[in-house]
Amino acid sequence: MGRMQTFDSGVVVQAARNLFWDKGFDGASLAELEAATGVGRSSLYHAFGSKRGLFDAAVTDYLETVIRPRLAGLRAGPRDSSALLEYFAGLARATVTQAPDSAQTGCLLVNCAVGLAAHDEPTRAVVEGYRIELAEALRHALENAAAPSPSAAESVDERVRTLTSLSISAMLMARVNRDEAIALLSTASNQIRDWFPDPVI
Amino acid sequence: MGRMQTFDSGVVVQAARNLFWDKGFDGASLAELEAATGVGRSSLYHAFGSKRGLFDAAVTDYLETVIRPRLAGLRAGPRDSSALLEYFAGLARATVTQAPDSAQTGCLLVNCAVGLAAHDEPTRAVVEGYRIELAEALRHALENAAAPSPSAAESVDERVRTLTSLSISAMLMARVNRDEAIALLSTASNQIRDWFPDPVI
DNA sequence: TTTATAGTAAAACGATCGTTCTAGAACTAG
DNA sequence: CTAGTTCTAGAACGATCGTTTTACTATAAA
Repeated sequence: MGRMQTFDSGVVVQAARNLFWDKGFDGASLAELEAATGVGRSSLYHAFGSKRGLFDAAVTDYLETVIRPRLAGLRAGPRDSSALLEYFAGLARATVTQAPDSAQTGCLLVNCAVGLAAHDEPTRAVVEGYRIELAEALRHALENAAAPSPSAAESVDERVRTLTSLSISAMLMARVNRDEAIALLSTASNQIRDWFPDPVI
Repeated sequence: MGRMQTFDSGVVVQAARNLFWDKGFDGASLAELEAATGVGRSSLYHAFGSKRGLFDAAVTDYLETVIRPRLAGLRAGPRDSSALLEYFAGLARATVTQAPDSAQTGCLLVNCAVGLAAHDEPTRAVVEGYRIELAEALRHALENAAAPSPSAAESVDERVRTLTSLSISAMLMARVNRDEAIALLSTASNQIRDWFPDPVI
């Protein structure tokens, strides 16, 4: 073989992800990525091929490290509305905890990937996949929380869309008006409590 | 005086706005702006000072030309839910009408201004102003449509946030999954019909 | 130890960015 | 007609971008 890598790919990807999260794909320059990761561009290119390759690795890490742990609670919770309430409470906690000038506010995909989605099909597919994953997890949790026959007035589809919408727009608002983002998340919680007035405590 | 301008500032701003709408601020280059407007960069700089100056003019035009005409219907409608229904129907019509590869999809502010909002306070203020304007128009229309005593189960605030959220996330989804964007808008309409089952036809 | 291979450092690359400079053309007020 | 001002065309500018090249270092297998 040859010389061994002197850096841990995992921590480098994580540092790059945090910079992309903050500045977006175009906004994060190679010089900044070198500074943020502590790794020279030669090594970055050797390991990831291109800036885009590093970005893709960062997005993959974001999905696995940030998104899916949150959705896991929706997929495997008790048979009541607590998983839904906990999901939105968790998002609100994360939003509150972030310093107002924190680098990682909102959602990486909402912040920057959406901007690329219009002219870059692979990125569009990633964002769409994220939406599907979120919607399916919410649907599962909703069906788990509902009485066997859902109220006829509103279908599960509609409820999924309402919660997906509140979740995504809260992430979008996190960088514009944090208090309003938190209010959106609490609106979701109130809506859930209104649909399922009998949560198991 | 001196030589007269050979172009109409209004149509130039409109052409620039359409390019920013499509490509975002960073994504639209001076060369592309020259091509889209048919005006040389000397003239653009003379008239608008900088790329950012042209962008600001484009955003102002967008608010006045695209956004406010839509909100006007919410502010002055009959005393029922028809203004709300028409607002979301109008958004859905616009979303359906746009060719899938149209340059002007979704909302200019959601598409690109949000990306700048994190690190540029004036842009953040513009986006926040838009949110406030939208929320207040929806609130006015909701109070116009409601029976004098709103149902205690859900406050007007919550309904405003739900509709704002559906409206914004539909604009965001327009570039990712057009069908889903339309579904979000129809969910808003269904919600309105559920709140106010007795619309005047 | 030798040899082949892989990783790192730093400079250099061409391209493109937004901006400015220079020169001249078009207009109005006097 | 002249003087003064404004607008425009186009080249040029320095900076920065992502990427590649060159030279060197460090390791693993032979």
